[in-house]
Amino acid sequence: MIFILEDEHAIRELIEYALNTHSLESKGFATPSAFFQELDSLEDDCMPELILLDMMLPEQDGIEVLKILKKKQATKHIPVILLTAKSSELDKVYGLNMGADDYVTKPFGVLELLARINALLRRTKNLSSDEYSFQEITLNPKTRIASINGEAINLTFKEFEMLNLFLANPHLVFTREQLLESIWGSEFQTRTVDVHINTLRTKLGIYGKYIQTVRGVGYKIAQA
Amino acid sequence: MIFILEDEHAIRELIEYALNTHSLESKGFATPSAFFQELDSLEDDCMPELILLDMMLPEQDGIEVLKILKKKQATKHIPVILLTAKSSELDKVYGLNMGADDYVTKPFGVLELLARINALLRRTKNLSSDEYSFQEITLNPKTRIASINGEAINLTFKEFEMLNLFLANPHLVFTREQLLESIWGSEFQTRTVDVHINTLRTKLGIYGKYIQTVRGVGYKIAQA
DNA sequence: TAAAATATGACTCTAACATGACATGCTAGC
DNA sequence: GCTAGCATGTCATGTTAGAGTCATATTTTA
Repeated sequence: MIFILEDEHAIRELIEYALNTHSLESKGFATPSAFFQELDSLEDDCMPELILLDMMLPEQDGIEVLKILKKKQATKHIPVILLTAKSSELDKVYGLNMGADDYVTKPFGVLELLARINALLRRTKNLSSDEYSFQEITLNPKTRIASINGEAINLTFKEFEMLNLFLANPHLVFTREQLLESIWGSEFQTRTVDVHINTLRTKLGIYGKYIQTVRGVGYKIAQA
Repeated sequence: MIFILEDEHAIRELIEYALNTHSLESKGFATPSAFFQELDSLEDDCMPELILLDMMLPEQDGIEVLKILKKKQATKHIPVILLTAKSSELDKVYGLNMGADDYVTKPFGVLELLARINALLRRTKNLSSDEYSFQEITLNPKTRIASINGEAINLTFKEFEMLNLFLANPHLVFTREQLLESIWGSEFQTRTVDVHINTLRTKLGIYGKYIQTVRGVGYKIAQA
């Protein structure tokens, strides 16, 4: 499913038509509010695979929409292609810095757009089938299998998510608050994190040593 | 600049081509000796940003090359991606143990390789983005690692915060009151600062001399 | 309904810290 | 260049706050 946020009716219809005739499901939105309403109502595993985002929107700037998308855990990994007016070269650069994956300048050919979409889908599909690894620990978010030296280990949801976060950001220190926010979502007691860190360490056996306590700050994964 | 150590001519060329067309500068080497010769001739600040290392090499095993890279001060921090044959699971595990950051199994898609390279570059760039340094001292707030000449030193929370403040504002003098306010938060005895300054000096060894007392005022970091 | 996963508070342990006392060093004024 | 007086360095000691751990309560899943 591809989401299209584009206020101009004609262009939106054109894109939808083009995608549908190339067996890509799509859904168009004219306003950021409608767009976010739909996004928020979706389950995590029904999120769109790709978003086409117009930079010139009524209510809200496209950049703003992009910022919000990249901030939310549920949407931050969805690839985004920007649709920019030809003139605003600056928008492009800025948008790509904000975490967009590609851009197409208006007016664009339908074929070019399709090519870009397919290329990006292929790229992200490849990337997301990736495993993370740190030392003898590997983890595959797609299959949700974590293993040590190729030997699979059983992790619960929270343990897996924590390890995932650590492996995706090796050496980076996370505070308890950050961990709570990105894995638990809402506010819990910070002590909860400690307990899960320790069950994770235990399950990692001697490699639990890689999960390091940074006293006064939080935890990170790093060489022992 | 990305260095590629790969003996098979065809693969080396392929990678070089792929990188160059994606605006990544690269340089290929067929043998460890040529590779190291080039590395040794480079200034410290011209080191490659990333190394692609084949595990099956003529002269020397890829593992050996990796060991040497990780032993040398000048090269130990350069991220390494291993190129391994599909079969040799052992190499992979062993290589990751030796400090490689990622691996790609042959035969690999160019897009996958590019994605891995970009992901790793992004990660390392992100980590080092707000790293501070003063002379031979460096400090990274994101990993909370402080090091002297690349050698990590163990700092406690308060010590780290003080060094952070100094490095972020070299030559600037801080009064004890300012240090207390910005690191301790609430009111404490100013004598407390002195003690922490001295534990910090001690941990910095001979480089403790950079933390200078400004009599009647406070402390600063500056050339001895 | 049983079992697994999760959340939480109570308790322990200890590294990190704060502090006072004392030693040492610096400098202004003679 | 001497010395009083103050600023800084250092040490020993008691304290504290942060992290680990366990038992138990609660929620979710099979």
